[in-house]
Amino acid sequence: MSEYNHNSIEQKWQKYWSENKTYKATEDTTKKKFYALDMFPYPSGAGLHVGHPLGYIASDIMARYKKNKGFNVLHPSGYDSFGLPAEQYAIQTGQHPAITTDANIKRYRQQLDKIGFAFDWEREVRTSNPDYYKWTQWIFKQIFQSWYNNDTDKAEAIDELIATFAKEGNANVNAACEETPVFTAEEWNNWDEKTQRQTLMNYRLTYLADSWVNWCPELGTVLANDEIKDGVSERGGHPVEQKLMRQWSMRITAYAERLLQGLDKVDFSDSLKEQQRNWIGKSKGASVFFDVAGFDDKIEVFTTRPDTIFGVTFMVLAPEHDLVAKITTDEYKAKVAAYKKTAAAKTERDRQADVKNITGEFTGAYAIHPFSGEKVQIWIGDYVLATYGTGAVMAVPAGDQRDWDFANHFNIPIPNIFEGADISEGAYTEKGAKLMNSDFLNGLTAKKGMSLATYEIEKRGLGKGKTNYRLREAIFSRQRYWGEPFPVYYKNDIPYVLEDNQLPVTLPEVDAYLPTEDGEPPLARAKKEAWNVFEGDRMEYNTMPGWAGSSWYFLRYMDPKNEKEFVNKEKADYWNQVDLYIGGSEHATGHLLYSRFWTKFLCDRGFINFDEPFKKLINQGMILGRSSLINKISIQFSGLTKLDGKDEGATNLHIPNLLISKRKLEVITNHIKILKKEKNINNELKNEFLKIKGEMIFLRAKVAKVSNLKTPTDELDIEADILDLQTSSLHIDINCVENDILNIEKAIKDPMFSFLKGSHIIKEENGDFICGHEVEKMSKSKYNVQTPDDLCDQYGADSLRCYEMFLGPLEQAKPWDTQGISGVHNFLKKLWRLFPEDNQFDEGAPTKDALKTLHKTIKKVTEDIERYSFNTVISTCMIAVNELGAQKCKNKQILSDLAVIISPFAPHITEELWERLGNTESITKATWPAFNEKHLIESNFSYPVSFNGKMRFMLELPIDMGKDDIEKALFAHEKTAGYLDGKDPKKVIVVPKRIINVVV
RNA sequence: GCUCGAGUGGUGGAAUUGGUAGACACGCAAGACUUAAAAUCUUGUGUCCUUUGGGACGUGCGGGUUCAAGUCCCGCCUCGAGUACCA
Repeated sequence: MSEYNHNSIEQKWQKYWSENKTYKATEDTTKKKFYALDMFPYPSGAGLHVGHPLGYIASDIMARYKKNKGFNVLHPSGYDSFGLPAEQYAIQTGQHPAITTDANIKRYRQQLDKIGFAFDWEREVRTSNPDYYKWTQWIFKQIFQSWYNNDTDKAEAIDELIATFAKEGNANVNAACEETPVFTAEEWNNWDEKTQRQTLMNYRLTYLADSWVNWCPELGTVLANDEIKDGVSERGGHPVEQKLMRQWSMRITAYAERLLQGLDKVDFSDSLKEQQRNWIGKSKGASVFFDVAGFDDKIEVFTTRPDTIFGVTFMVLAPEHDLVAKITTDEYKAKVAAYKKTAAAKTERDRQADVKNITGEFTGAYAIHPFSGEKVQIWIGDYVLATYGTGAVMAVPAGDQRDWDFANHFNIPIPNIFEGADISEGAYTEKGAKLMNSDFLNGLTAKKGMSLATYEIEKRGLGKGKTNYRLREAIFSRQRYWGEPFPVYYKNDIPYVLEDNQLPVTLPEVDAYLPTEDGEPPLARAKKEAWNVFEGDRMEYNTMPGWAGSSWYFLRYMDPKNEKEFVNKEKADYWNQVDLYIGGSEHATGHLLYSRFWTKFLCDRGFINFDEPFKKLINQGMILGRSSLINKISIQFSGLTKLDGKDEGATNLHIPNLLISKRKLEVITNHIKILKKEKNINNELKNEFLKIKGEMIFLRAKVAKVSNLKTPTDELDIEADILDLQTSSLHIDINCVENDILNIEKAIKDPMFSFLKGSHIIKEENGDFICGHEVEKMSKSKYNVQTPDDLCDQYGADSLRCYEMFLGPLEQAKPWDTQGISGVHNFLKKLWRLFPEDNQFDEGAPTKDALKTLHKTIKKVTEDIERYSFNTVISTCMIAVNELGAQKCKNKQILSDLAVIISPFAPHITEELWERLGNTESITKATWPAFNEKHLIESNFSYPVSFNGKMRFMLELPIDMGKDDIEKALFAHEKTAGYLDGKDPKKVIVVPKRIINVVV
């Protein structure tokens, strides 16, 4: 036993764990369970950088800690292995995405294994594996065969609904569904199958319908709202446009209220809950019907301010609104049609960029104000969205800024309906003012006005109070190859689901991963024989979206090999909710909402007994890269004629490719600043500057091949000759830089940085070239990517694990700084040295000091782990190791407990030390040491003594001393008189075991 | 624009309930060991003033509450994240 050799130790124990199945989880109902889960990784081709494992390390620590605490721990991992990148690669190269995916998973697994995670790999799942997606298809089928009963507020079997229809029609059915005309039992029973099935589509929780979708031509597929960022596709950044397409959708809106309410039951961060609340976007108001003059049709609008209804001066419909074509008068037809066309051609991004540009057209038609009976103009405008509410608004320019802008732009009157409000410059959007010009609402403020208005609207049959959600149905079809096939076939254009025993429908082979010439999805290319199941006229050609497999994977880990069910219910009852879920906040509105939705559905239908998947969720912060930059300047001087005695005229000094070390650049910029501002020259700075300038002149002389220069700086007039200074910087590979010092020889070998050869370089006096730095996202193009592999080789997985935790709070974004890893590496080395080389531990009773160190460490580490404050745990352990080192503690009992405490963070080294302590079982089976307060009890307390709140000196007193005695001791102290300065103390505050404060 | 976070040494950060601001670590400086380097160890390290003793200032800025404020309250500034015609 000599030096701490992390490589051999880590290999040894990784092998041991895998051979002994140390992390295998079994259902042991005698123990309390703990389920720790990381967000499903997508195995990308780029592999892991140091930012990725951060969350895995945290959940791993928690899993190991809970195991030591006696819990039965489930800590699995797997791959969300369907997805766009592998398919895009397949399109480019013709290689089957399964092959790429497999290769990526292998690399991913190698990287993960190096870090020493306590995953039970026997439970691995892959969404692209037919054994897995069989059950994704099966769940789809359950959703298809369900409807949402608003009366019981849950999903129920569609068979029950069919029975109801056959018995009494749909009059008494209160469902979350499409607008469906009332029919009787008799009508239902007389309908043919197609009509019946079409009607059922209105009720099913997943249904086929024409809907406005985000179509991305570049990717050749539809995207969900959460897959679009800033109007372009999240993957690839391609434009997106609106298109009406026949698509599978999930009726997630049925669950809007429960998804909202459920947030109160889970422990997510406030910001994440807020994001979900915004996404669901609940708003209360009223729906009101406006008659259209000259037509039988009514326009339904949704408003959150029914109290402002007397301020309505016009209406605006979305360009896509059904009624537009019908009601537009001949006079305006051409203009309206043209407007509709341009609106439709706009991409989502154009539309967003155009917010300030007010556009619209008058239809020539009028609506009748339901209260006043007045005629109001009907316009169309693309600020009204077809997909929200009813696609129509009642415009109240006095009370809504967008309506005000629109009215102002098109010269529509803006009558005021608020007492004392100034609406000449903009709408009055607050709720404090009393209403006027509003008939029966006059004199009321918003709150009372809204309820009275709603009451009147309902009483007069003009509409009703309503709650609206921003959340839209989730489009579930993707026109791509690399995803789950639907368990669906078509007969006479009616979709049917397959029988359970026909599942899974596996992905058929195709000749290319592209759409067909008719624009059908890639699966349409598959020959009939290529399908493992083929029914009816054709199979469904769409595939499921990326979130299908990831919406329920946490359930499959509980029972990954079950061939009869997606999960055994007893196992699901035991493992239950995920106790700790860690992942990035980018999934706030996608994955997290969908998996909550599916969990609620599966619970409704009785397959599981809980309706929230994740009890506690932590978003790990991003690890940012620290880029190294080479400063490049372009500097111009004039007045160099004195340089070598020859008259060169007013020549400018300009040197191309001038690279300058950081400190030298600072000298120049400081000097210029001072010259500009203060005029009085700082001599020291000036001399430094002159030197640099001399260097530059020398370099220029080299360029100009003027060689007869000696010490040019002596002759220079420095004060007035700077014409221009421009600085820029170039990214340089962080592997060529150490402690901000550039290794030029190393960098020059990289073809990317060969420009260094032809550059002029100004170094520091000692010959170093110091780089600048910036903290930004890790990316290849910035040459700042750190892979965990290199660090594992150099410092070991234990160092990497500890360092990632030591960096700062888990949830906070923080810059990666490789220099710092030596600190935790030193800590592990010190820990190693604490254990005697000959393994001759002190078997006797531990010293008081050692016990004190140990127990205060147990206390703090336990508390900190429980509140996920892992960075402070590392600090605490460092202190413990430092103290025990100073005490020269070799006590077996102390060191054993210490090893256990550190083991969740640094599992390899502690396994080795544990073995050296004479244990034959893995340290993962050890018991977490118990805290005993008696070791921390002190007889004295060292009081900080403050005068007027300023700490002056320490005073050590017995811990049980009373306030009066403390005061006596205080005034007896020699220093007290000095601080009193002859005055009487006004007040003395004594907080036992905390502080003494004297007010003078 | 709105919503939610966050601003503490040269750097990452600590201070859990209002009670010694800067723990722990990096970096830097000096020293020991060494032919030398590495490794290791010791000491110092918020800023300014001071011969020592010590003093003044100090948690983005300005106020306030309190014996006592990084922490609580009011107003502002800056940065980050999310979101955006949602009627």
